Amino acid sequence: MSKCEQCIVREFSSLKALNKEELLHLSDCKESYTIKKGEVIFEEGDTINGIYCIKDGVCKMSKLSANGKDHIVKLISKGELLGQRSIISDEPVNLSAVALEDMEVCFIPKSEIMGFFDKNNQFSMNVMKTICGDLKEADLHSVNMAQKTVKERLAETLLYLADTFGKNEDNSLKVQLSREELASMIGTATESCIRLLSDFNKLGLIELAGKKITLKEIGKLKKMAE
Amino acid sequence: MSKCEQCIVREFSSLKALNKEELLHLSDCKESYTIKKGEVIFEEGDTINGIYCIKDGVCKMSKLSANGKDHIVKLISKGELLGQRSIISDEPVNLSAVALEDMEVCFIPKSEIMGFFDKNNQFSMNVMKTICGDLKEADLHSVNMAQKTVKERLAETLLYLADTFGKNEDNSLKVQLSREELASMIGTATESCIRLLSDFNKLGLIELAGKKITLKEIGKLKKMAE
DNA sequence: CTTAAAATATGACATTTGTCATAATAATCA
DNA sequence: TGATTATTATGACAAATGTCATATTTTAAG
Repeated sequence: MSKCEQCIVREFSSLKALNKEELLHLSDCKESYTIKKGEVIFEEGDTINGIYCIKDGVCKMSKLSANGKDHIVKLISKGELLGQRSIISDEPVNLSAVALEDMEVCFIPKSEIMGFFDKNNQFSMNVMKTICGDLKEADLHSVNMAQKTVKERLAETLLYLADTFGKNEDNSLKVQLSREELASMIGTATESCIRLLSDFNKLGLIELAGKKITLKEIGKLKKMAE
Repeated sequence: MSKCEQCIVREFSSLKALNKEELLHLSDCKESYTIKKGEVIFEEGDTINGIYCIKDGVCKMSKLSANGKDHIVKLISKGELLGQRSIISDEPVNLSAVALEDMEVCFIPKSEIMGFFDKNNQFSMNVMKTICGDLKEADLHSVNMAQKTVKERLAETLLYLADTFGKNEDNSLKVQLSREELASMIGTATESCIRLLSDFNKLGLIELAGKKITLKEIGKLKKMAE
């Protein structure tokens, strides 16, 4: 079993507040998992008994809407914690988590987390700050959904993907989303998404090669996203 | 100066975790304000040095979008705290707060709040739970914005207003929003909102009398909101 | 009470977006 | 490899929504 004390990823999350003793204890009670692309970590409505620390890989957090369509609310990657809201609220999770690529995660039992909340004030503050950041993001997100056009949202999302998850050596976006997934992120029909990508391609803003998307005109895309 | 110990509103917020001593101290350092309808409590980007406890009245929390339109993200009323996110993140507020009716609020300085975080674990947990609830709401909200039609969002919003803020003796909605404000809540053009209200009226789902809106067919509205 | 200004309402039309059909391409598996 | 399936792409059209113009009503100001 790997040691949390030596895990670099820890430094990027609220867990950075833990001291040596706490980390040793954590190493003993956490469990490591490998999750294959496409596998479900948990589903909307599930009761989870701890949180997941993402060591590697990206997953999508989605919610089923009333019309039966899946909507991707956000993407989560290396260094982030999954399921905090559910544990704190003591409620089932409200979003599903599905791996977009092969992942490495550690599961930390709820009891352990609650112990940290009790004894480590800095940890609590870190978690609070993270959730506050999420809330700010979420509010901004709903304003964008409500006020921006599909085209603007697509441009914005492409830029977000490049900024947050980076690019391959050939400059194409690292996270590979299907057109359907991309559409479900920006909140539109798959066909509309495909059509707009084609338009962007024809305008020279992006380059399409199979599933690969390369941003060519960042400046113009930024202008387009307003 | 009124005493926090005797303030009923306190019981509905995270402040319910405070003990007698803390409440006495709070009474001494808080400030009470009256805010008239239409007045601004704070504006997006402002740095606030504490949080507001809403004793009475309702305010709208809005955000200016890139196209210059104001989008109302949520309404806040009696018993809720305003500005927690900003204080915890140590950032300017990301939403503006404007009174929809005459309000009574108390301002609690940041230093006082930080002290509670330090010494009162239950208070911290309460705040965390509240913010987690807000986050869940916000995620649901953006899915609705992305996936539901304007008609569905209008029906949903009317039901929300009735449920959350209640009705007058004549059964009309208690919070009075202008058509423009209602449109900015559901994320549509004012004319579209007016048109749909007219449609609902003609269908007998609601009744319009000036600014007053009365819900007549709750069941049908629920079905419409999906 | 009268007048000016603001809010609400409605029509006409343009634009955006969704839906269904179908073709082309890519991925998967026997 | 060839066949099968899933994904991506595009056209044609319908439906939803936004925009602009203009009434009509309500509210506020003098």
